[in-house]
Amino acid sequence: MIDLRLLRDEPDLIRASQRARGESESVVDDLLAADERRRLAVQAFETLRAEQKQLGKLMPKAVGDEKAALLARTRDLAAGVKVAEAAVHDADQALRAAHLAVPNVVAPGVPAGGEDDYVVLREVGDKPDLDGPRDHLELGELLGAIDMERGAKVSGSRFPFMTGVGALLQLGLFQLAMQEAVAHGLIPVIPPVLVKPEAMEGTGFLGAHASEVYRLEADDLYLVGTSEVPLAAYHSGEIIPLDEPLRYAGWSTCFRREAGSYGKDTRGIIRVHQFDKVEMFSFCRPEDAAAEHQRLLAIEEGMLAKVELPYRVIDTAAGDLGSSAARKYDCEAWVPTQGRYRELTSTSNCTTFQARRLNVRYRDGDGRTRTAATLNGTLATPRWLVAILENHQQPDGSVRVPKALQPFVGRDVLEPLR
RNA sequence: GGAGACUUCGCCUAGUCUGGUCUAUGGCGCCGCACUGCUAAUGCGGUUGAGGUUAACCGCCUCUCCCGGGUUCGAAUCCCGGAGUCUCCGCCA
Repeated sequence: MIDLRLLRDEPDLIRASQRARGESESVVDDLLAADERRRLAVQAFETLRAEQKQLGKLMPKAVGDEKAALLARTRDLAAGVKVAEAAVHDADQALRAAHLAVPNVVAPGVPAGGEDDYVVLREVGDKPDLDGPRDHLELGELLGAIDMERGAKVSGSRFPFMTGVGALLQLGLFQLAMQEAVAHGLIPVIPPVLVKPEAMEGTGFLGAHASEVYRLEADDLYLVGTSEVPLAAYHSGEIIPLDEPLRYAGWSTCFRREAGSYGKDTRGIIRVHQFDKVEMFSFCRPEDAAAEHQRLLAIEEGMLAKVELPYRVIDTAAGDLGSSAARKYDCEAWVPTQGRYRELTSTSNCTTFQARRLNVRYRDGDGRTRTAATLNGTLATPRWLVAILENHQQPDGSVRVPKALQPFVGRDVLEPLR
């Protein structure tokens, strides 16, 4: 949710942000109107309520006719208060709905436009010179690392079994990611992957992403699509110390229905219903958020360097930002058989947007409580295996394990077990 | 799955049976001031959070006793639903 004070003071800023995203400006005016209506309703209710309380104080001492008259008046008042209270309730709901409809304010400097209007910040590393490279699935099957067919038999499409050296490689990658995270001062976390509706809604995933989410009807719980959800909700409703940013690294399984992606990335493990992910998550003061964003990006790039992948960094255009994000950087690794870069990491600065909904605050130097800023960023997913397999493949179908990964994988070359 | 106890303004706690004087008691902690030439001790004052009014402040008002409803002129207190914590029973890969 955006800051209502900012909206009142500078509505044009929000309108400009909506234009940059290519989204409707009318939601801004709807929100302004809803805010105005709510304040009027609140004032009407409070006036009546104050009068009711005044009269209520006289009640215990009143006797006889005086008491009867008082009772008659307060009875009327009570009815009026009830009506006014209901009006406030309705106005609150309307305000909340209008509030949720407005995405975060785009940060200054974000390129305007849609998906293809990103700006490439840099390209790093050398693309491998491969003669007739095999794609990750062919390599995965050759190595006994990925079993899509049996996954489909047991669970359906987009549910791979990771097997043999594939399982070892994934575990090694994740272990490296967690060690890197700890080295950078992040607190490792293994969160629950089933969460209550509040956590899901608080992180904004029941809005545009609702159809992407698995839900357990019998228990009214949701399967998270990223550990961002439990990590963000971790401090919900709390006032936390933020003299230093609070940083976490969550390792969790993620579940996505991939409802809108039929026919997209159907081959291999690029896009699956269930995968593990190491996700970084920071809480910090709003004024530190931009620096924290760079920090998360730097950790991601450090990790990409450790696994020796060629990649580029893009500054995502406004129209391609999630509704919570004010700015987003993606690291995309080179995928030889696709001849293009594919997203491996994504780090978003959500400023106070997410924390306002989740009510995460800190105490400022002057003793006042303020809404925190939140940021998130990817540190490892199975999609990284796609890039690692393809970029480090050898002519014989084996795969070189990057040096930094070797201790965690337990070997320097991937070959079929046995 | 069943039964019971509990949840109060940072922490602990009084109040709930018997609705109004609860503008929620006391202790601890924290902040400020005074005093003692340091520290400590002592005294005084302050200390939940949110919203509205205001250019802002002061002040005033409203809401907030786990959450949501209800009863009532009036709810921390009574009723219903939910969440969480603990205890016991049952079941269990």
